[in-house]
Amino acid sequence: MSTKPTERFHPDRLRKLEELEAAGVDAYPVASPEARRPTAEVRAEVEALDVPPGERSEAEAVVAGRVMARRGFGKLAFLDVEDQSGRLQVCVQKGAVPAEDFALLERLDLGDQVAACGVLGRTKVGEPTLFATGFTLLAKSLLPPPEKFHGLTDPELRARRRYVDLFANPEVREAFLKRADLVQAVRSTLLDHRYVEVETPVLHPIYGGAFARPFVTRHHALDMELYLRIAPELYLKRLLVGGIERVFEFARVFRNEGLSPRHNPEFTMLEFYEAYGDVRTMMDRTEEVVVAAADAVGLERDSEGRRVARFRGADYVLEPPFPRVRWADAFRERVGVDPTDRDAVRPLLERAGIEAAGDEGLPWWKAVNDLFEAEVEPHLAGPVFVTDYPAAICPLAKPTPGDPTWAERFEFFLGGMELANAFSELNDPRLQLARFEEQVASRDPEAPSAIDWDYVRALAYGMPPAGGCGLGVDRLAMVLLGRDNIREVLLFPHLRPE
RNA sequence: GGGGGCAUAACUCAGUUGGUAGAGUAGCUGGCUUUUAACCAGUAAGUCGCAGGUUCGAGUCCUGCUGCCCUCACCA
Repeated sequence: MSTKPTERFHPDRLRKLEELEAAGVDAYPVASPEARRPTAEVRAEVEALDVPPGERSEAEAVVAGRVMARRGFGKLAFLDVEDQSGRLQVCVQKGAVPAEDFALLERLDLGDQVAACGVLGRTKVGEPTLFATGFTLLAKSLLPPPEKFHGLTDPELRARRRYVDLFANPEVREAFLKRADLVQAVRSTLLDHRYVEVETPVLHPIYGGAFARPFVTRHHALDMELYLRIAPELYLKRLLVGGIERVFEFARVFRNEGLSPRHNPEFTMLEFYEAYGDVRTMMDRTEEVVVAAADAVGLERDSEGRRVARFRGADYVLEPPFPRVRWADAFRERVGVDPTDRDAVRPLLERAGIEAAGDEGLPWWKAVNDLFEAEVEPHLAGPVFVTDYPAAICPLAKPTPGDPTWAERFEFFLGGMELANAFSELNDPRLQLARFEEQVASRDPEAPSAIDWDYVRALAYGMPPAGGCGLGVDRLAMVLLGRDNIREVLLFPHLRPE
């Protein structure tokens, strides 16, 4: 916390608190919420009562919330009381409330939590209002809220003090509530398909399921290093072996890499697996999940009734089926040569400054894929499924039947970002072991440091053919909520220590 | 890590060619029984991010540092 004394506790507010307590007021009482109703509900009731301006009904209500604005007139004050549902004006009049309740106004500050009971009506100008017959303090605020018109705008402060951002900027609260709706809609979609939601370990003895540098931690009692998971994939597929046929997890994963408007060291990945399905099943599911998420956040529609996401100044139409293009075709169209034509590709790698180690296997295809990412991906606005990736860079995917150069995989692009990645899951334990050995031999710091023998053993017991998909929930929320920066969809994004 | 930008009151922001630090909101004092960015009068509030330098004089110019934002690199 800042060393500025005024930031610890505001002196004027502290003084008022002490004066209140000297007068016998409990500034932090225990609440008894039975009768309390959301302000939006009470406001709606006033509308329904059809009270003329300047009149009061006989209906009574109790509300509670934070004082967001105050307009005082000596013997009368209007307070805007805000709770999660919205705002309601409360009118506190001398004589209408007990004298000690009215006296609270003198030591009331913006930001204080209060409760009021009274009768419902409208003021002369028609504003729905609770005319208080009782008024109490629920919690004294010792720091001033941000300026009431502009709110809190500094992006760092907004993220550091999200609790302030949330109450001072209604559209921020709205965005995070919509994100919650989005997650719930995705969950419902999978549950409707008889998927089972599970939780798998976050601490992994061997990291795998993705290429990424891990965070390392230490278990003292076992005297061993553990890694925070970079993906839940290998555990979820063990469950397929165990006979849980449709399984998903909203997995917080951790990648020890740089921060950017699209990257946070910890983020939420939805992974879902379906036995007796394949990569095409996953395309159907992905379309369904994206549409459900879009509807959950109330995505706008164009004149033809199509769902349209506005993101970074561009429009994205989200109506299945989403376009699909083969990786090799996208490569050929953009780069001008066939990706399997080594002699044609090699000079292009050199020109792009990509080091092409060897001329086959993982290192070669990783280099070619680097070229794909540099030349092709920036043009993949989406929504689009890119399919049939080089098998060498897909160690967990099943090769295309009859053509082992390619793998049964797609990546889904939307808003210029990679949003999802799916395979027909590799279930041949011999081939899986060979792929692991190739990865470990590559000595790539992002590749696993050791072979996950237990995973190979699980496959050896027989894993049903299956489709699997990993989807970046934060990025989906970015596109659907029109937020440019991943920080805007994370309640508490990673920040340097204050 | 490279490049560019920003840092002034609790909050949102001005600050001219280098010449005594400004406004609105919030606060404080007083007034007001129908306002809703309430209003009226008065008042207090700043180590101009930090450290150096140039200068008679620096919020302003220069250098370094710190933090943040954008961008490139990185990130399957």
